[in-house]
Amino acid sequence: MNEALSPQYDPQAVESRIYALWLEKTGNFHAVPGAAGSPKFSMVIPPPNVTGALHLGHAINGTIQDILARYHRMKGDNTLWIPGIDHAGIATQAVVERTIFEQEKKSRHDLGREELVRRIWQWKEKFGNRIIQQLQRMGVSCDWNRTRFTLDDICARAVREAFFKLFKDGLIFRGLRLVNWDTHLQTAVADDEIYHETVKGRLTSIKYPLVDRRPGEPEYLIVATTRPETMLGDTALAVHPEDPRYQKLIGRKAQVPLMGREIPIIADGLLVDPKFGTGVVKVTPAHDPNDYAAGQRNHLPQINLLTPDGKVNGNGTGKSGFWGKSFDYSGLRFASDARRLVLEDLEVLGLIAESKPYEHEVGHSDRSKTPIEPYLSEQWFVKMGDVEGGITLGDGTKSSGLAQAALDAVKSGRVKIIPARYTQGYIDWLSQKRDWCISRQLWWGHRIPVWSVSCNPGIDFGHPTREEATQEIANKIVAYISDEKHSNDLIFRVDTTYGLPKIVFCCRTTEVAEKMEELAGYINANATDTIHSPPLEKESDLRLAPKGLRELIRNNGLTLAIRRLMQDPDVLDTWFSSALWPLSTMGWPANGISDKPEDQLLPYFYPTGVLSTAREILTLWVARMVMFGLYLHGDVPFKQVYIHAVIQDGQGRPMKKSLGNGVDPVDIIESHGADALRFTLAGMATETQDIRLPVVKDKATGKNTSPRFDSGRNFANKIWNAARFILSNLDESHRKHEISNFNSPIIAIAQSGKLEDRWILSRLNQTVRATYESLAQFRFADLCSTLYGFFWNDLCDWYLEIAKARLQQKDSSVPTVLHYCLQTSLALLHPVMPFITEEIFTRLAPTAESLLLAGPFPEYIRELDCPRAEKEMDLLQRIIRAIRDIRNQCNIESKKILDAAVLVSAHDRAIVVENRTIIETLSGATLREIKETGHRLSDIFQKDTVRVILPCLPGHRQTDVQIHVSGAADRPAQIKKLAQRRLELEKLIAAGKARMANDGFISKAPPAVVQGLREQLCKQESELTAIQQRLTELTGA
RNA sequence: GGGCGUUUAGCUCAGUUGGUUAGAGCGUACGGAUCACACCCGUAAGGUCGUAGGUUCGAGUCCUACAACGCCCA
Repeated sequence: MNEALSPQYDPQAVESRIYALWLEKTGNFHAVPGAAGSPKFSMVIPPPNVTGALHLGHAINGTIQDILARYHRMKGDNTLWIPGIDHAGIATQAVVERTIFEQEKKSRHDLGREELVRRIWQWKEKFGNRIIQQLQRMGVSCDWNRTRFTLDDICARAVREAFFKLFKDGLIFRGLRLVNWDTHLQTAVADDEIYHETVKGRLTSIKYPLVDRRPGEPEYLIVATTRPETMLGDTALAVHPEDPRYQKLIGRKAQVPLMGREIPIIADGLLVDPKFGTGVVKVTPAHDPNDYAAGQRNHLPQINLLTPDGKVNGNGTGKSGFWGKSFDYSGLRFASDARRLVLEDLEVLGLIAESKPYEHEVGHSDRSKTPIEPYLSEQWFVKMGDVEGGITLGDGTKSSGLAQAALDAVKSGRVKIIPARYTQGYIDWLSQKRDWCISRQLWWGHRIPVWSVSCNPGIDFGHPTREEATQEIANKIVAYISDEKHSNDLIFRVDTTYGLPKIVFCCRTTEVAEKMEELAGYINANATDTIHSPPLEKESDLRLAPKGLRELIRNNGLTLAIRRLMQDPDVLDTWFSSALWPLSTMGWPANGISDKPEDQLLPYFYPTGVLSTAREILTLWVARMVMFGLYLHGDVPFKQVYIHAVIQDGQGRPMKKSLGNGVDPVDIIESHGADALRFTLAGMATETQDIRLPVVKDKATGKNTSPRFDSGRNFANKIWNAARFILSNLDESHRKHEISNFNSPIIAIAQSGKLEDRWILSRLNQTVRATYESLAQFRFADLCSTLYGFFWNDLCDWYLEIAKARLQQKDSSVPTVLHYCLQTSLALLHPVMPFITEEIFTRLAPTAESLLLAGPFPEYIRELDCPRAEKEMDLLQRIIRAIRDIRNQCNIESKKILDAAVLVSAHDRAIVVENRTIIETLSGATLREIKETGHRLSDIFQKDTVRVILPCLPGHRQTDVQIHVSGAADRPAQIKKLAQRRLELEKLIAAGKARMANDGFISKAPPAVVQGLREQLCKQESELTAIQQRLTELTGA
């Protein structure tokens, strides 16, 4: 057996073979619904982006989830872990666009929508598969048969259904809002897709002429700005309402230079800081978020100056009233060329009061790295706030609004966030109930399932209003499109917010969407792009329209001017589909991903048990999943949310491509093995929010790595070698035992075996209990250090070393204990280090079919606990260490057998006598004398002796260890050490006495504490006496 | 500006409701080819727990202020 295992663990030789074995034996970790109420555990993976490879954040999260999945599976829970990948709208489109531009010098407009989307799908195929391979190399046990992609048909079905229901319930609306606009990618981007950079700019003070100036008033108001070009869109100047300098000017007017427009001077206490600059600010509601809010408060007009590609539009033209000169900035790049020209023109007009260098923060798009422009545009929103009459959740209960439902779930503890301190952030963010902008001007994503058409119906057929006539047309179109099967799959709203009435249709299914598209084809063949097109009334105009629609129009005597019937060009925010992830992966709105019974996931596996994720998406993703889970399906998507720490480099910086400080998990798997990666990462998973991982460049490979991973690799090697040793000492009959069959012989040993047997079984049993506790509390670092400590220190350093001698004497209980310890350790370690444990288990498995992965998970067995053995063993260890210390201290060669003597209490003497072999074997000494404290040792120990007095720790009696070392005793060193300890003890005793003298302590502290201190003090004093005596011997002799 | 977090050995981190002398791994020093493992074994050194106050019989732990760093939100 021994020959078959190499002395060094080789992960490369094991991992792919073991993973293939698991896939084969478990059907790709396949889980199917069981009987209602049977124990189960489910999770969904936070889907990684298709943009690139996995990083350490994915690795730590994958490790954590796999630990949970494997633990639950071994414990006997029906365990489903659904994997998948996120299409990551803007991130992926930006990466692909950039790649295409670099390689072919083509923009997305050169390619066209269809071609670009095709190219992104190609990218997805390539990188999506790579991500899955990377996850598999980490050893994760996802049900690969159920892998989802946020853009696949099952997810698309959920997206359409969710959108439809929100639309129907009036929770989706369209509005004009100031958004963060990426002028390069020409799309709105979310706040979290923006980073801020300090930019060296200038702060320019501009003079705004005061209109109808009265005597004594200034000619100009001076306003400082970093963005002078936005003045073209100013619609007010604002001052603080309590600023005495400008009290009289509130309500008056000023003129916008260059534009000639007269704008009001308003008072706004929120916008204006009277201490900053001149105390007057310009208000440009269409180009600044703060000004936008001020504009809303003060009902100011919004003048948009920007074209989608970042140039000045037609509003950038004006005529200065004072000078009669016209200015035209349209067509210039807004933040650069227009700014330069505006400044030049102002300079010429003498309207610049001051210009000085100024550093300020400018938002940049994470995707295109270009500056963000606030931009006024039409977007779709989900209404997060409370709505009149409330909303009905999926289980029929009511809530005042979507955000409130998600708030209540966490406040009531229905969803628990771990660590708990993150709960407040979740609550604060949701409490704002800010509407969620869900449209993105992109081509990669779920197309918004809305078609709209503007109508200008004649109202000469009995409809009192144009709006009602529009309703009628809409009804007819719905009637035309909906057949019996899809009668509830198309709804509409008439929107009269802007210009002509607009019918907005929302389609629930692809079938209806296809019919809509077909109808659009007919209509658009006749309609023109302009809203003022002539009414579509002649029979010839309708010749291409389907018969039903022709009938519809003719029979109702409708005439209508119709603009193109168009699907909304925008796609949904990625988080919209992500928010559905726990539902869509299980097949919602159906009960499952297919009609087959084994695919009916939703009723059995929803809600999931735990979601493990990073803190930065607690709001963007987690909150929205909770909201949609409750609203759409009536239950929270998970009961617990575990937030793992962020891995940073050695200097506390985030790992970033641009910094070149990232570590690729696959590199670590190749250099150290997957188990080492997992063990190290899990070992770092404490409750802290950041983890520092010192990064170094591997000289051989040039790749980034970290010495931290060595401990995982070393531990794997330790496990491997301990297993090699144990296996070589087990015969066939032992190896074929089922783990459960151990219990009775093991309990017998625990009750009447030797000290070391009782001790290691007790330690193991404590380890089992600690494992359960750590896992229940998500304390993965604790879990690792407990397992490491037991296996390396207790089992290998002590028990194995003691066992070696007994094995040579053919002691029959030792192999039994060793086997039990190994097998139990392997099972405990399996969730963290699945490959090596499974590999070793193949040599222990009772049948060729058994897998460690399948469990059982070790159970705590009360009968194995033995506190007495733990205490006694501790005494032996302390004596052994003392002898080893003396050997080192005196530089005695390791092979030399020493002559030792111990002086111990009467109680401890029995233990030492009984276990003298252990002490002798592990310390390399012969115990010549074992006597009670106070007795005199024989003459040989009276000179040339090194003596160690063990510190009196709580729970221990005084122990004296003496070694006879002829001629080698280093007297000065001994004296120094003893004197040091004497000083220490004197301080301790003084402090202890001071406390005992304190009445407050005696009366207020718990009696047990007082008693404990008293005993401790007593022992310290006797230790001090022993040391004094020894010092006298040494110095006096 | 508001909120949250971190600060403990050279490094990375534990330290649970305040209680007897604050722990681990790595690194360092010294010794060791011992028949599972040198990715190893043995031993040791190394900490006024960020600073200053306060509460308490008793503070790494609770409170206040300050400092440095990080994250989130405006």
